[in-house]
Parts: sequence; C-alpha cells; structure tokens
Amino acid sequence: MAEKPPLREVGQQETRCENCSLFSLCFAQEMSAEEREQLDRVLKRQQPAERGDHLFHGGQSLKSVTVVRSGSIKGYHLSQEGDEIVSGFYLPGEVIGLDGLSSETHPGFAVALEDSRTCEIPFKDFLAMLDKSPKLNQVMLRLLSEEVAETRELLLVVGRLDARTRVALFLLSMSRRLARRKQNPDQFRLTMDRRDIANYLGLTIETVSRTLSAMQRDGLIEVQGKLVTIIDRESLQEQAQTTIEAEEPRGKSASR
Amino acid sequence: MAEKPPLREVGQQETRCENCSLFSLCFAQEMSAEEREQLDRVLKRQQPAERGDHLFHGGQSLKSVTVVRSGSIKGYHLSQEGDEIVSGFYLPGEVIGLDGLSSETHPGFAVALEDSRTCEIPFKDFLAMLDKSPKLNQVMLRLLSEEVAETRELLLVVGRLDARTRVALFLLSMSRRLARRKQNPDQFRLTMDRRDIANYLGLTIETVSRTLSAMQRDGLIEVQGKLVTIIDRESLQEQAQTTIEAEEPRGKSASR
DNA sequence: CGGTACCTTGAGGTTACTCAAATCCAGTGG
DNA sequence: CCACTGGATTTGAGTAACCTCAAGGTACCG
Repeated sequence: MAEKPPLREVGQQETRCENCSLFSLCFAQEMSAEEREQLDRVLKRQQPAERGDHLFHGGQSLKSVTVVRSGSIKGYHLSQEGDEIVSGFYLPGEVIGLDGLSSETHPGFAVALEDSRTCEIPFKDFLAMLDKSPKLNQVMLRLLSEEVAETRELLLVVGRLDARTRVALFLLSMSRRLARRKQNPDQFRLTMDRRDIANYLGLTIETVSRTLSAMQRDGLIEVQGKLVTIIDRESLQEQAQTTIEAEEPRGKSASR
Repeated sequence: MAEKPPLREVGQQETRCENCSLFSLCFAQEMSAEEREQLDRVLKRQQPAERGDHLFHGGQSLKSVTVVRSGSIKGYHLSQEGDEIVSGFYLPGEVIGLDGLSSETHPGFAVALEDSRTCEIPFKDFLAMLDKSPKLNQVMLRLLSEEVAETRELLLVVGRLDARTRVALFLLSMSRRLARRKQNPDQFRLTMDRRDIANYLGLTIETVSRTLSAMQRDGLIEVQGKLVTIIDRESLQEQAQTTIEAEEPRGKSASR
C-alpha cells in the first residue's frame, strides 16, 4: 500500500537539492554546502504517489522524514474511537513526519490528495545527520515549534470561531500558502473534498457547503465545485477576523 | 512584574538536580552525569512566584526555559483580537517555553495559578548545551513533538466533542497527571477558575458549571467549588470516550 | 450512457450560548 | 469572631448556530 514499483518516468529527475525548483522553500536551503552534500547522498526522490496512496500509516515505525515536492498531502489521525481527524494539508516544500521524531513512530497518516511527489530522508540517516549537525537540529527544532504554533492556531479556529470565520480563515490560509509558491492566490483548486475541509475545521459537510454558498451569494468568493475564486479579499479577511468582539474583564474570555 | 527581590526563604534549597524531589519527573533525569553537572551550574532555582505573577509575557524575547517545581502554571496566548486563549496547565516536572525555541520569543504567556516555584535555564546556556549535547537535542525534540501531540489531542477535544465529554476528559487528564506526581488521583483541587477551564475547553463558564453539576447529580463526581472528588471513575471514563459513535465509510467522518 | 460519489439545499431538532439573577465564598474590616 | 463586599459560581429561561436527516442535483469514470 505504501511501496510500489517504479511505474512512470519522472522526467528530469533532479539529483541535487540545489537544482530543485523548490529549493527556496525547502529546509535544505538553510544548510551548509557540506551538509547538503550529505543530504543529497541519502535523500530518496520518490516515484510519484497516486491520489489515495498513503505515504505512511499511523503506528508505523518512522522510516523517513518527508518533504512534499509536488501535489498535496492530507495528514490525519485516528481518534480512539477510530474517527478520522484531519490535522493538516501539506503543500510543496512542507515537511511531514516530524511529529514522530520522539516516538520514532508515525502518530498519524499521510495520504496523497492528488498525484504527488516527495523527497524522503531515511530516518536512520536523518538521525545520523542530526547528531552531527547543530544547524540541522536548529532547523528541526524550529520546524517543530512552528508546528506547535500552527496546531495551536488551528485550535483557536476549530474550537472557538463560528463556521463562517473558520471557512474564511481556511480559504485565506490556502491562498497565502499558494502565493508563497508563486501560484495565483485568487483562484485555486481545492484538492481535498468537502468532507476533509469540514473535518479539518471541525464542522459538518453541510455547514461547509452552506457557508461557501453563502459567501458566494455575498459576493466574497465564487465556487464551482473544487475551484475557488476570491472576489472580495478584503471582506473575506474581515470575516476571518471579527465575529467575536471584545469584552472588558481580564484578557477577555473566549466563548464562541 | 516578572522579576522581584527574594522575599521568602525557600527552605532546603536543592543545589543539585540529583537531590530534587522532582528528579524522576524531570528531563534532567535523562541526561548524563556530566551534562547534568553543567545543567546544575547554569540552572537558576527561582524564588517562588505568587499567584498571578507572570513567568513571562508573549512577545518577550525568550530568556529561559522553565521547569515547574511546585504549584501550577497557566499557559495562554492572545488571539489577534486580544482574546485570551488558554493553551494548557503545567504541573511540577513539566517544561514551559519550548515553543519559543525557534523564534527565540515567547509566543504566549505563563502565569502562576498559585504560589509556585520553578527552575530556569537561561536561554543562552540552554543553546550552548544544545550545541554540545546530542542527548539534550533528542530530549528537546521529544518534548516538542510530545507538545505537538498534546495540542493535537486538545484540538480533538475542543473542536469535536460535546461539553460533557470535554469536561470528563479534562478531569481525567488532571487526575492522571496528579497521580504521576503521587497525589491522590480521586480528590484534588483545581487551581484554575471556571473561566480558565471553560476557555481551555472551548466552552463557556456556564456550560462548564452546568456540566459539573450534572455529573455530580449523576453520581460521577462530587464538586465543592474547586475541590473535585471522583466518585465513579469508570463511568467518567465512559463519558470521556463514547458520545460519538461510528459510521462506516472511509475512516469515518468526525462531526460532533 | 449509467453509476457512484460528491456536493448542495431544505426542514426540523438539539446543544450550547446569551442574558439575567440568585447564591456562594474568600478576604477585609469592625 | 462576625458582618460586609466583590468576585466566582450556579441556576434558569430563551435563542441562535450548527447538526441531523433527507432529498435532489452534478460531475466524473468506465
């Protein structure tokens, strides 16, 4: 399910990080030439994964740390009851699997939302490099603490904001991340289905759908299935902020 | 507000981690004798903080990594709108401030819920040790990835579960953590107020209060203000699990 | 061209929120 | 030691947001 024979030609397979089109987005950029050389030696540029292919499964021992090269990946976890909990979507340049560093086991799953390519650094080699490179340690510590911050942000979104705000924030987040990758931030295709979005935002499919429709009615966006066009970014950003207004006591209570 | 002159005698001030009553809970336990020696040299055992004192403020540059020695600490963040977001409660042996490692700035605040003591490792020294000790790096990576897992857990609790389940999970979590510290897991005092609990769980004060009352009516717990007694742990654990039952497709959708 | 999965829309129900008021409690001063 | 006071907590009533259930529409794949 995870492994499979090389099926297709991958066109111009880069052999060095320096030549990768994602270099400016990748953590490899932050490493010394020497360290990068070692990285180039151990790094495996995987054959494309097809939509639905798993990069790894929860509980599986961590065999590698993965960087997305193209496509998009959904990260999810299983609750005790076996419910899927979508924890994030990964775009090219983003790193997956760091949260398994401590346990040396993947706490969650990663599945391709579309045909995607990845770079994988075998866990063994990764640990060896970690031992030798303070710089790499720094970078990993940074990525990990960014992940904490991100999850915390999600916590705010999912737990305390109303549906409209959650959806607005989601759209803006996708837009911003795509912009960083030189893609049109005002029109993009959502590679995940409504179910995934709903799950990610802690809502139901119906609520997501209704909210998108409402936003379209209000002239904020245009939706045609998975294709989203941002019409009125400013109003959308307003939606993403307000909703809950201030009180006075203490740091203010949260509530919805 | 953070600093203040030594006001009280701290009784037997331990001078070495080995002698600390928390040693078995502290990450220092995992380090080599040699490393621990260095730790002992740089570590500052702070004067007690009074209830309401801040250990650090959000945005403040990270001056130290902190381990709780006694009492309890509330971690919180400020949303863009200035709302307080309670992100966790820290008990003796737990480490605060790792999420600032990357930015070298505290993303959030830490405030004492009661009179508390801490150990602080100056950030500078901490970094120096990090550079020299692969073991320490491992430990920090582990603590950080545990923090990711924890926040993710909270995400599930806050975003998707009903009020009763959230409260049940909260009580059990406190109980479990107190038990690790050799305190009675069936009767304890909540050092935070209802507002903090509500905020942490993404609920309102009234809902937390009502839920606790309902649990008392049902004979699961007994509540007298901040003092909680767990009467029927088994049923409480049931509450904490069920609530959302399975479906069939895919990994099952979340919803509430 | 049919089927299946995905998405949208509608109607009704439920949970948790809001607003409001009563009660409890700790700390203060008499 | 006890009354007093402000904040914390509990409780009640009504409401709004979101969920559930249900049906209809749409798009993609074979």
